[in-house]
Amino acid sequence: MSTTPLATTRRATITDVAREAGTGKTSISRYLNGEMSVLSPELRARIEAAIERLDYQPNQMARGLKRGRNRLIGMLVADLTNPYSVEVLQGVEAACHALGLMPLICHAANEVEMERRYLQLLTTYRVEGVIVNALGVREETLRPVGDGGIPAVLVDRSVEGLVADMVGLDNRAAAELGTRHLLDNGFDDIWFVVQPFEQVSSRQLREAAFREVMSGAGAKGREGGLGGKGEGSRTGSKGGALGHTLVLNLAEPAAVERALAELDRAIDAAGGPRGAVANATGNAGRSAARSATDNATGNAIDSATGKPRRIALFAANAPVALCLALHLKARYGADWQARVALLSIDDPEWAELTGVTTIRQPTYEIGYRAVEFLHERIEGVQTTARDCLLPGELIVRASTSR
Amino acid sequence: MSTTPLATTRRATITDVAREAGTGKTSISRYLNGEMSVLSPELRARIEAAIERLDYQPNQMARGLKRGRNRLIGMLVADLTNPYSVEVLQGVEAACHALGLMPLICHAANEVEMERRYLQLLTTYRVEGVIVNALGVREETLRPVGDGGIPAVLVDRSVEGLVADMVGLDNRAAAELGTRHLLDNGFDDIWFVVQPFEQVSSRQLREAAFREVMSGAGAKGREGGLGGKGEGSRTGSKGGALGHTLVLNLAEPAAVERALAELDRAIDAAGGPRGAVANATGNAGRSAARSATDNATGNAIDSATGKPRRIALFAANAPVALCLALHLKARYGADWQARVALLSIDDPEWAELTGVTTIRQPTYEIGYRAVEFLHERIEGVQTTARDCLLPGELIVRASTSR
DNA sequence: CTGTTAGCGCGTTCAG
DNA sequence: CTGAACGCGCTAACAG
Repeated sequence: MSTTPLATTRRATITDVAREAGTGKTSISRYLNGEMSVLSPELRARIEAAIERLDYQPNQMARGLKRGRNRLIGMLVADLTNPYSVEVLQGVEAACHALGLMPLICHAANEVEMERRYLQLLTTYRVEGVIVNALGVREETLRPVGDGGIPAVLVDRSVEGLVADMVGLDNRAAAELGTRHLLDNGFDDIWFVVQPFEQVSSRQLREAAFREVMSGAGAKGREGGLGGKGEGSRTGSKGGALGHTLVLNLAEPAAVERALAELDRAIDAAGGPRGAVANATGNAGRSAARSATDNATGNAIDSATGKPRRIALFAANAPVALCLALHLKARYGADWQARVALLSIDDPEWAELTGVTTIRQPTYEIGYRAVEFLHERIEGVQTTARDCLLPGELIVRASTSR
Repeated sequence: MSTTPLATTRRATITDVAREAGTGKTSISRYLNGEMSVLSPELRARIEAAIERLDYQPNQMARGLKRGRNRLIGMLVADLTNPYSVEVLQGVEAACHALGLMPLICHAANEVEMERRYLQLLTTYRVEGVIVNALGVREETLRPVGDGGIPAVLVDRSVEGLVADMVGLDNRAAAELGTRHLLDNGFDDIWFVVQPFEQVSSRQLREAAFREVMSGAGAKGREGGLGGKGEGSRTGSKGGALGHTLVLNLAEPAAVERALAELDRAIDAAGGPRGAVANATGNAGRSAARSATDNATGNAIDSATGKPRRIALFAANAPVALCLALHLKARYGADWQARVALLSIDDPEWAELTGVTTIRQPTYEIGYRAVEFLHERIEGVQTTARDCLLPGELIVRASTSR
């Protein structure tokens, strides 16, 4: 098209302002940096006027080039689709605002390649620090960050081989809280559903804590379920209560289907509705599954009491919970919650709507603290890597109570 | 990993590389810019090695400073909490990736002051363009953008007094689609619920289209509802069907409560469950409301047929829909959908879960197109401001069908 | 108090 | 093909 890519109006530079104000660039620079005390009120007024007249705005790029710091920090988010991330972001933004930082938000969209690319981009833009909610990968792609590289703080999960500050949920306590809640409410067949562990520490920790509580003192756990690449379930028990771990690889529809099928068998085996009134609730005609008395898994009936087990699902995070809820609804109809309880870490907006019990993470504070840590790091703090574990809050809803 | 990482994070500069490669900066620069044809293979190899050895990464800031373009564009999002925004973002990112742009995502979090601040920040960082999903404000804060300023393209809504490309949903068609769907399915008492119009064109357009369809040929609309500052409802009718507009100011709890109260009266007045089987569905004991035969509004019974009206809510977007759903569930229990149908523009993740009918926006494409427009603008295209209206897709779910 | 002089890291003539 | 020199917009000494 037009050969002149030049904008209609080239933005004014510091030189323009100096000329307009009839002075040198230095005074302008001083004015911009708030060194008012060293400027005569008269000059100051002229500068002010010139700036106003030219609609001048200092070029942060040039400024950063000279000064060596551009007040930019990178915020690498693994998955913005996860409400957790957006909430953390709010905290990050607030903190940045307070500290005069400008967050560059980068969204890896669950793609390792994106993560790598953005990280590289961030360093070429010479951000002063990075707060990263990493994908489950090796430290490889995070090379430029951390130790020898630019300051970094991890969010939600730590990365193997990378020493850096980390702030996130107290996974251990949260998983215990949830498990105990389910146990206390009489559920004795609990399935912990989680995405592939890979390198994601938070998933590992949550599952480990769950398993630990389930196995209790006299652990008689065993490995079970489908064999093969990472799928399948671990099983343990405590005081007659059964605990299983199910891996749900959301990225692979086929794997999801297989895992859900296993779950279905367990639910069907658990038999009838969980409550007394439940049967009256049939929004009939939808339910695809029969109230099967099929006892294939052998876990449906408590061998001691002879009563049918009460089954509950413990989702390791919101995406998993959503996947489960959608499936259960499709299979058991709108009234699926009468058949199986659902508890989830993370508190998505639809939780209240569907009455699902959750453990809400202190997302805002996580984001805020992360920036504070990073800021200290940027300012030169050299202490050893710190961990900040914040507690989750159990929000009991209809799904798991009565 | 041969050489020791330099002490104080001192990144290698082009000069370092030149020295290391035993050549001048120019050659390095050429290498970086892919002008391989003018470099002897031998020199090229040396440069490559030097870069590798020093882990050199060009400084985009300095580069941009010189070249005048830094490949940065701003993406100003009004509310990341709205899934719509995140989805649009995906499209934006994909397009940026394809075009070699780097999006700086700024989240105004519904605060006008934030919007202003970020816009200013973006210009000081000399972004080459901005794609903005503006808050409902006057063109004032968008001054630096558009006409005389940096290229901009609007998303979802246009801004009064600001001429720029715009890409978004075909609001008119979408609202018609939804309204007709409700009408066709026998709903004859339809409430269009929308956030305050303010300067948000999309809300205005949606409501206008709704009203137009409802008033049909023989329009006998009237203004009604609570008086006062922007609250209240407009009422119109078509072929015996009633159409109301309810403004829901989500930012003000008190206003929300008042508006919802008005809605409740209408729903109560509409009387019993909407379907034949509905009564059998009572997840009883929860429903706070009685199957009131109260006829206060006078609209509950069709004066012609004498039959109770079938009431439906048409939410102008997802946040509104969520607010409505939460309220309805709290008031009428888990089975609220038996009493009132809900249709929403936007297709949040919980829609499928709750069976709410929606009109899904082509969010990804909206984002993608926005960047394409912006890119053209950046490259100097000078055509008059364009509008790109993309169609929405009706997704019928249980809520509104049978 | 104020102007002058160097660069920051890089791209771009323009002569070798 | 290569390198020296200049300047982008701005800040930081260093003199007046």
